[in-house]
Amino acid sequence: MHNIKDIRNNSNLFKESLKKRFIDIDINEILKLDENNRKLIQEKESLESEKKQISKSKNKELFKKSKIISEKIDSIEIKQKKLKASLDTILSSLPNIPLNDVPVGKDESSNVEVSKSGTIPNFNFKPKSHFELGEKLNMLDFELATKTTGSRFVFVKDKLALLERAISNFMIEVHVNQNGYQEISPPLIASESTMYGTGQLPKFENDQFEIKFDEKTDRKFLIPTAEVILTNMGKNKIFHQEELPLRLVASTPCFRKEAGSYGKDTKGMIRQHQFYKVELVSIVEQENCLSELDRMTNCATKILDMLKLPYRKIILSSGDMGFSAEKTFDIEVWLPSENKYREISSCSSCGTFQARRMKARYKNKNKDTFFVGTLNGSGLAVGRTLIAILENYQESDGSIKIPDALKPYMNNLDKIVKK
RNA sequence: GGAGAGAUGGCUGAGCGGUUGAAAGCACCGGUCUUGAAAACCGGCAAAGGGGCAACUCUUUCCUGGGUUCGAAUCCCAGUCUCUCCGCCA
Repeated sequence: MHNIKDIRNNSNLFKESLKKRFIDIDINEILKLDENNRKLIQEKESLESEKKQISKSKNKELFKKSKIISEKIDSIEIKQKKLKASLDTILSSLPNIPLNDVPVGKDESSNVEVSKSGTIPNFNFKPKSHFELGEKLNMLDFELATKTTGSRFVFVKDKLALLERAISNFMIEVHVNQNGYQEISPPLIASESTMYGTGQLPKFENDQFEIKFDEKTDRKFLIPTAEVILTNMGKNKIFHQEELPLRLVASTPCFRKEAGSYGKDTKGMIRQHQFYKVELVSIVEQENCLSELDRMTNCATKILDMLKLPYRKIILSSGDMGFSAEKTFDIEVWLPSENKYREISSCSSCGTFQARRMKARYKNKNKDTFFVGTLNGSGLAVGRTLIAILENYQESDGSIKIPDALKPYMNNLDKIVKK
């Protein structure tokens, strides 16, 4: 959520900045709503002040007048609330503004490669796709999932299920023991206001799985990423400065409708309605967002280094970034079957954008309150890591070597072979 | 599913129609004392929004939404959430 005061003071800059996101706003409409809103507030407050005086005076002669004032206040308040609501509706669906070093561009074609790491494997045979490998091993079963559930789901079986669990455990261990994150096992369902806090609502409702709960309670949603629930741990909270930075890690299933990606990655488990992801979240003092973003990105790439998977780091263009982000690094892992890099992690700084929505703040020593900065990143997507291992560690007979780093998590198994 | 109890500032917790934005304690900040620290003592310390260059000032907020009243944290109604006990259950 943007600060209306900032918009008021720098309306042109605000309008121009949003153009980087290819959004053209009617700034005059916003300013007009804001102005009228404040006018009504002033009217209301002066009446309230008058009413308060009367009530304090306990002068019976004036009581009648007070009653009339109350009616006026009510009618102004109705107008004012309506106005404020339409202003909020507009503001809450505007994305965060990209930082200055973010490349401007409409989509992923404008993303810029920052660095490359690892060696791309050289096969003396034609490398197979992860789904070929998995199906040949009888350890990935897409048809079975179609039968029980529907498309874009998968059964992972036997040693691949073990591998999936090992990946998750390995990543968490590294983030907890080496990177200073605190492990969390959170709820996988979030309330409407929680979804609003991180920016999934109101604009992206179509991407979310809503749960049919008790009619009476708040709307509930399956989390599309642990970012939602971890970041919202700071919702409506005022942190002590010493509590920051707060670094959290969770391995959770994520649920996404993937509306609008029909026909994209239909084969295999690249794009599923349900997948595991190890998520990193940092809550920091605002001025530390950028250093924390670098730190977080390094925590993610460290996993790939340890797994000896080749990857590259890119900075997302303004048009490709998520709604709440001000700057995003994607990490892409090499997939031999596609002969290209594919996203395996996305690390974003959201500045105070989410904090404003959530009302997540901290107090410094002078008792000043500030909004916190929030960051999130995958460390890493477990399903896609599984894919990357299958493809990069495959052998000509279709068996899969186990990366050294994972062996301790797999009873020292060193190869997955067909039974 | 049945029966109760509750929701107040960063935290704990009083208040149950008017000088209560809210006692007290903790935490935190400043000061006195001390070589330094601790202890003790003194003082300060909510958030959001509006107006003002500023000093400052006004309004709102005691779970949420309605109602009663000149006036509500306090009374009434509805809702949400939390806790305890019983039942059921991973």
